[in-house]
Amino acid sequence: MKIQSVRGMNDVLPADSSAWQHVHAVAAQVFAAYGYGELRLPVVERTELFKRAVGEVTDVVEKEMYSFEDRGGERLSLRPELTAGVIRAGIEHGILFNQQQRIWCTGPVFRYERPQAGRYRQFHQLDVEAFGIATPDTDVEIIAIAAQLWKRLGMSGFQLQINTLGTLPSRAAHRAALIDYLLQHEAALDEDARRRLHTNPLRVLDSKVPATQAIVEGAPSLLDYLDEASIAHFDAVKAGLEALGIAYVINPRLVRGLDYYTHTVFEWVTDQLGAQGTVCAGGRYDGLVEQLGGPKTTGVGFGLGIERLILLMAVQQVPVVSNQPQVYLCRFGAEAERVALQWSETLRDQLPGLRLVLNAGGGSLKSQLKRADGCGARLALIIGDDEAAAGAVQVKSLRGEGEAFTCSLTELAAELSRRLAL
RNA sequence: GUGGGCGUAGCUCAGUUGGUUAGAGCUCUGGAUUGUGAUUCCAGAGGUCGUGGGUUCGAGUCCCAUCGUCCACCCCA
Repeated sequence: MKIQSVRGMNDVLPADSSAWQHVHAVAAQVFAAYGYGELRLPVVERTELFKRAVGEVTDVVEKEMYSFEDRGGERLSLRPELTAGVIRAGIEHGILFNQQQRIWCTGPVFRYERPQAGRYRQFHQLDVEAFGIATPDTDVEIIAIAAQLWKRLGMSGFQLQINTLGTLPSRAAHRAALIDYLLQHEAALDEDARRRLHTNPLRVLDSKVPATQAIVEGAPSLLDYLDEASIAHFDAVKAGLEALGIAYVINPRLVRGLDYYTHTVFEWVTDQLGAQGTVCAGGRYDGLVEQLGGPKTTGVGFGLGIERLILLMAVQQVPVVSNQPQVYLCRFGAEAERVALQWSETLRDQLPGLRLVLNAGGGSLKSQLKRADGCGARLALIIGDDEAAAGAVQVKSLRGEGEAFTCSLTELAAELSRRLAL
């Protein structure tokens, strides 16, 4: 019986990992460019944390969490998202008290769902959060960070959708009115809508069932329940985006699936990934820190799905920084093999950026050159006993960049540095 | 959780109405006068046909189950 990976949990092979490394490198640079510091968190938290943060009646908590009891009887879960852990750590270490914090975080998250294009049971997120700043300029900053990331990765074709849920009181008032309205028409609703009516009534607005849709038409609109502060906040966010030249679309049906959002919510959506088109999504969650037992502290942030981002990069054929070998060192003959071994280390000492593969496992020169070609190297270095005796090496281009020539070992580092722009 | 498509060599796939030792291309290894790749030619290696049952004289082919995978619903990143 062959042991396979767990369903929906994928390996990233060496041939594909350069895209991951590229994304992480660019993201870390972008986040630092805005003054965000990286927070590293455990993958496992107490189940209670997610029940309180994400919402006990959400799909994520109700049926998608990997929960278990450890040997000491603790109720634990693999994290289904990153924000809850960020806040837990922030409260625990006292960095959310009466101050501003700009934080980012990355790593695997887990949801027990049916795998599909762009949806996996273990997937990876990049998370950016700003705490302690209630003003809408931070909503704009968070959105701008994502836009900057697209720019630096060379990606395009996103649509930015935004909406507002208003302050907690206005949101609560609308929610109550909405439930009230839907209850009056409960008999005409489909089964899904009736179930969600109590758990997540905003989701009913999203229904695609015609009969339900008809009822939704007449439902109380959140816009009518927004107080002045909510409207002013949203207007300021829109003005900020316009000042930065970031195009957006207002989607009144945009409702985040997690319970904690207030005011601004947004999604970066693409139509190039099939059904799972949301690559990055987030919003403001002014009540969440307090809800988790912390001080009254506001927050804004987004989560970004790395797998979806990388799928989209492939679709758009975005160039990725390569980590392929640049140089392959062919060697044959006892003396030459020893010289080559020593010089491969010397070259790596002298040129820390050099990616050099030393031939191993013997083989004819012909087969060594085949390996050199196959690994993607630009140059092959050849040392036989003739070259070893002369203290030289043959430098041969594998990509049609000039004729082969002989170079003395002492000048080799300078030659490679020049040709490879190291 | 629901529905549909697909599982044959490392990869991409053929495989006739069930019928002898299951094929191709790519990759890999070796060779085409001694030490020169990517082109060409030759040879070789590599598969319990996803797994387990069943029908049959006989199953890669038909039936059932199961696992995996892909797509959609749902949900979300």
